[in-house]
Amino acid sequence: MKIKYTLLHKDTNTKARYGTLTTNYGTFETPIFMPVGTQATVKTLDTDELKAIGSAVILANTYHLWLRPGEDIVFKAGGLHKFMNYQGPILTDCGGFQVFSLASPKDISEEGVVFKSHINGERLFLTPEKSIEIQNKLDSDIAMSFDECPPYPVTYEYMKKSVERTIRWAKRGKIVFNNPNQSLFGIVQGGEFENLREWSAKETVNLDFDGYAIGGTSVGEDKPTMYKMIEYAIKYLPEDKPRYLMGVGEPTDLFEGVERGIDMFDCVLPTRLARHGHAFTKYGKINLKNAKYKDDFNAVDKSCDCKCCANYTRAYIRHLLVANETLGQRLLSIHNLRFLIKIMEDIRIAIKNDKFLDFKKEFYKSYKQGEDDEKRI
RNA sequence: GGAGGGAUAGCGAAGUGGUCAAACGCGGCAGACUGUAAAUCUGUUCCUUCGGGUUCCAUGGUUCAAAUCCAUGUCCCUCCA
Repeated sequence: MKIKYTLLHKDTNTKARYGTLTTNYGTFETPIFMPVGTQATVKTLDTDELKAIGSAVILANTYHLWLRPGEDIVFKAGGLHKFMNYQGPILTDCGGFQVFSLASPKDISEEGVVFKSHINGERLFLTPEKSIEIQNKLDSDIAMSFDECPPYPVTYEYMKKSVERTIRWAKRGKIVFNNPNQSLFGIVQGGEFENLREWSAKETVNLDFDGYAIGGTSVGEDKPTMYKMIEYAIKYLPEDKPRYLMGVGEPTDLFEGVERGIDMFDCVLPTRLARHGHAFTKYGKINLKNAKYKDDFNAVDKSCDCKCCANYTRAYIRHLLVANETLGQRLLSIHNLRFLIKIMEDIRIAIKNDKFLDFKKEFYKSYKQGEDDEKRI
């Protein structure tokens, strides 16, 4: 069965929207934040813990699972859900971001992309067809069309060629796509160039996908530019299909995205920051490894309902992190993910009540990006 | 009692006449991180009013110049009695 998106309410003051997305593995509400589990695991959490923090849909990655353990193993296991014991919706990224992070321009051709395996240096060739075939076998609920995620900045000429090629790749991928249980999203590129975003959006929509993603954001551009990238593209996306902003983001980015009409987000930040000792709090991001927390016996965030904040102190988490104990990373990963998931829960309630802007204002009032102000807690 | 070896920054450890305020590792203190090559990476770590000042167990000596050579002392380690 294909996914089904239902638009239930539009915010009266902004482009924010509330809806539901039904998949073979259940229905979830949007806008939503999706934890990233690249290698078929949201790092350090098991599936029970994901359920406990309210995670409704997660990501996995085509490129990583292709290399290890190999899509055939996952297929043999009965698909990704069975393989990783996750009975909820899964979206697989296509490997396009690895074009950004692992390949150089000379590795990219019309046919596909040459990768040097990050595991053993082996020469690998990923094509749009191959990416889709792998995802069909992984049997995720939502597959992503293979794209190029260009770096930032890049010349207009380069971006134009890249965007046009990504459209051709999208067509090729659609032709081989053959898993009836799976839906397929197209990806809009175009960098910061308004007309390329427009062209890319229109061309992608013409191909008729089950949902549309905006890619090529959060690759080094500043915030206003990122928000413009969304605006340039989103006005050409159909209302009756979900819109997914790839790789975003920080708490404030979620608000800015929702305000512009985004339904789905994913980001490695909550889990990566957690492993590096940083925590989101109501008052901003804090670095728990800082010496000032060594005798701070408060919860990481008093207003948070996760098990980390309910049961442990900043001093204890700091001790675990400094002693390089994995429990510290686990508890903080749970907290940071819960923090973003809770924001989205509250955002959904706010949209339904036409109070999105009020809630945004309230959140921004206390949340200072990158600032620690624990005295206010 | 005899014979060797050693003492270097918070810790471990290089350095054995000038290029040494002294490699490197750890620890400490910060910073970065947005579709995860990421439990990673970067900076910093004697004092300083940024001109400089004071260091390599201690004291004395050799030398233009000493962490480095010599003498004595203190402490530590190994082996033999």
